[in-house]
Amino acid sequence: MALATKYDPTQVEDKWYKHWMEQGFFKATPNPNKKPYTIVIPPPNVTGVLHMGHMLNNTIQDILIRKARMQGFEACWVPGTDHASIATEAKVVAMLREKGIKKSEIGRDEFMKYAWEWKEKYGGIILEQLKKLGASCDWDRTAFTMDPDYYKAVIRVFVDLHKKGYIYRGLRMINWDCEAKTALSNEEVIYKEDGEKSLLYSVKYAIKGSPDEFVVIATQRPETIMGDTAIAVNPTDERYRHLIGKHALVPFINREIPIIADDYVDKEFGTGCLKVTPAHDPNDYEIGQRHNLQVIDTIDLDGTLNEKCGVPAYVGRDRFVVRKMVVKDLDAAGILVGSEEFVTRIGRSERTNTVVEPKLSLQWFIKMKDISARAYKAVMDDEVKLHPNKFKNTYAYWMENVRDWCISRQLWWGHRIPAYYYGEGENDFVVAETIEEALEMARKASGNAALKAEDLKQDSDVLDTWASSWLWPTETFGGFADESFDKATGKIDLSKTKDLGYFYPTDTLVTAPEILFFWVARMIIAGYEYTDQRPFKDVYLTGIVRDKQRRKMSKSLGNSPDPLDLIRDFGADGVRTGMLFSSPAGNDLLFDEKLVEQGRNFSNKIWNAYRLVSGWEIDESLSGKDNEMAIRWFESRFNQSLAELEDHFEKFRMSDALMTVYKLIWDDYCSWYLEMIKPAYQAPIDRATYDATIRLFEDLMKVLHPFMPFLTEELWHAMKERGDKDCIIVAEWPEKKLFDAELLEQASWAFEAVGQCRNTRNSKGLSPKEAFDLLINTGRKDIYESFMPIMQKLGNLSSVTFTSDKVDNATQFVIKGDEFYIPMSEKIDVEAERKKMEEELAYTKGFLASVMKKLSNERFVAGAPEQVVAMEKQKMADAEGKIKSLEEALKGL
RNA sequence: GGGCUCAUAGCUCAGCUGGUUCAGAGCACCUGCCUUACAAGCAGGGGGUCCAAGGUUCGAAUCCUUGUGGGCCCA
Repeated sequence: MALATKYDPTQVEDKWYKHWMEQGFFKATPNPNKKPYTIVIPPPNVTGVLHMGHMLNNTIQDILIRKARMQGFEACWVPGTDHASIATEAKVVAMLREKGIKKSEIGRDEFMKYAWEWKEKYGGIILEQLKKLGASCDWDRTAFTMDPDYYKAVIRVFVDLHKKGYIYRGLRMINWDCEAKTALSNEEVIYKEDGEKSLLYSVKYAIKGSPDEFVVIATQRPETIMGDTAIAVNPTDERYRHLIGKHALVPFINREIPIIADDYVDKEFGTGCLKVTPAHDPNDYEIGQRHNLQVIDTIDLDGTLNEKCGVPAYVGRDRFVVRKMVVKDLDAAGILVGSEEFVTRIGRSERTNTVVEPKLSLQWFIKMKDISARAYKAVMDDEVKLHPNKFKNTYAYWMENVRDWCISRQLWWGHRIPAYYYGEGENDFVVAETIEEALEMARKASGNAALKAEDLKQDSDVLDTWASSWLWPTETFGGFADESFDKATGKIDLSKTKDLGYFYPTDTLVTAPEILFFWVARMIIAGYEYTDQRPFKDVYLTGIVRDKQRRKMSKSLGNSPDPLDLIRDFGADGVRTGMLFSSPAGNDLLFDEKLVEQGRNFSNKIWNAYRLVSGWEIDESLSGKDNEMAIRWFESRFNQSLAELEDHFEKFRMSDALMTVYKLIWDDYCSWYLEMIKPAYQAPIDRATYDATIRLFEDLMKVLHPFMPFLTEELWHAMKERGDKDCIIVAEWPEKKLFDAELLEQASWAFEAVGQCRNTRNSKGLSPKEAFDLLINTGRKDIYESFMPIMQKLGNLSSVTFTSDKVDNATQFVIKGDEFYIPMSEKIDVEAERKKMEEELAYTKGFLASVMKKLSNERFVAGAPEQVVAMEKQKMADAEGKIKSLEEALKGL
């Protein structure tokens, strides 16, 4: 035999990927004769390298797109990357630091040059890696969120939303990174799982007008004392009720602050007295809003205290240095009551690990309530379907409590906010796509016609990355280009863009649940805002890939295998199937190398099945009559499985879909079908059977192709001489046909009998080589007749015949009401046989009793549907038949 | 603290609007086989109080309530 006994993916994968690319099979262009099927990739970060999450995610997308392609859709999978503002800027800053260059020294333009260089060098790595996985993206469409057109689109949308009144600039409490000197979104703040140890200080504040009276507050941030503008107690707290309405004095500076009542205060925590510092704590800020408190911002952007703190010794010093000083000074003043250790949640910047400083800051926001109304409704009405469905609730909750979205970031890498300031006032700005437009607007707004472009200062901040990626399904098809976007109405005209009109709305989005809000929800919002249509029909949310201890796989933990190593060791097909074996929708995947091993073994199994078939000689003179039943059976089985497969796909049960194909190939085709038709060693096969076997094999390869593209392409070409264009990737998906349920039922009985024969052989320690006779006592001969040759072959039986009598000196078993005998040359162990049968009899009697109980219950017979009652009656009849047979057999022993 | 969600074999999970084959699949495990496509394999087998307690129903793994224990999201 010419073929190696083991499948070697390294010989195959690059070859076929290259071939597919050369033939342009991945390309999609609007084709009026075909329906489109579109997926836009969740753009990975340019900073990223391929990790297991991408593998799962992109495998699923590739499966969907390949299946659609074979089904005759114009299948379009748009790839691309996302500029990842913060992550990339951090990488570039780090790279520059290594070169001894400081970001602040080189200025914005110079920095951007380095950043682009970095992007060109590393930004495409992940896409190259996806090719190893077999991803059949239309690479000509590769997009990047900072491509010139895309950049323009993002700016255009900002201007449009500002015009529509959705974007505003406002003072808000944000998370501030004192080291990177930027605002952080909530997602960029991380908290250690078990909190962090900190000290809780108790401090005495004097009460105004009663020299001997004090109120003791508890704080973990004594350095913010100088920013206090109130002391709050719980209104139900008897201990402090008498103080409400009085004033306390801030230590060191003796500023008067009111003592107020607010429900927020937890009576149990600390002393039950809360100092309120609206400038430096989000909760305090809200209390401040409620009570109209003054806001005194005592900490600067770099984390040092400023002169507003009122204590010269503290000015210009870092917040943590000042904390120590304050504690010392409080102690010296005799007003430090004590300190105790406690565990608290401290937020740190994901990038710099500095403790996040809550700060009030002027930022840009999008008003979310109105703009998201349709997106909310769309998911509730299943116009956009989430899979699994349980995420609908989560989505609803988020949408109902949606908050305004802070979209500005104090960074350089990204889309620079198109706001131009012409004066010193907070509102002296205009928003425009270009500086020319801005100038014109500024002249009008300021009434100063002499204003020059140089007088305008563009906002130095950039936009949150999600504020660009939320346009992904529209802008990757050119939705915001001049010809398709109508500035007057703020809408995209789908008919004006060939690609968008054809491919949009897209079909399926595959992504991780963790970005359901950051990205998916926002895409839906933008989709409806600009096209009045959903951006996609179905959203498939994958699980998170974890290790066996359920820890999320991550580079920092070092618990993630390198996907490329896995591909090298197990083959891309093996890895793809391995990922999917244990990946029910929306549930986490506990990755184990065993899984990809199973995938590799499956590749090998198929390879060897092909080796068997490919080795057969055809003898044209042979009749294939004996194998007709086998072929008919498998065809039925195939169509039954195909129906099941389509059902799984429809419900996005990818793991089950794979398992259906897996069992169809391994169990039904290899273990049953091939064994049925396999000629004796080195004996030839007839033409009809051979052709049918190849045809069935081809169909199997087709339904397997989306899961295992490389192996199936290789075998497709091995089976027959085919032209360059005749590839399985573009072969026609098998048509769903009816199947013969009765035939399958008959087969299952025959298989059961075969299994019993093998079991008998096994339990009696007989060699599989030793053939024996089988006699069947049945009233329904027709059920077995057509499968008797198959039973004989697979059960290694010397003969299969019917009998109407007991057979002496034989071991026996019962299926339904039919008795089977295997005569034995050696003595039968009567006691063992009896025991076996008595056990079965007892079980069957018990079963019958439970059925009878139901049937004798009048309310059951009256209340249950007719069908159910009929089934119970059938069960009763079957059980009675079996009991009768068993009893008779026992008598005969 | 609020919301969502889950609990079924040693592990990971199916089990659809309660009712055939209701207790399943894959992996793992055990036994026997290097049988001529495949030991990355073949044949066979064992294994579960469906988290607990109540309730609804002729009938509950499935629906309801409570409890326990996980997970996720938001604060």
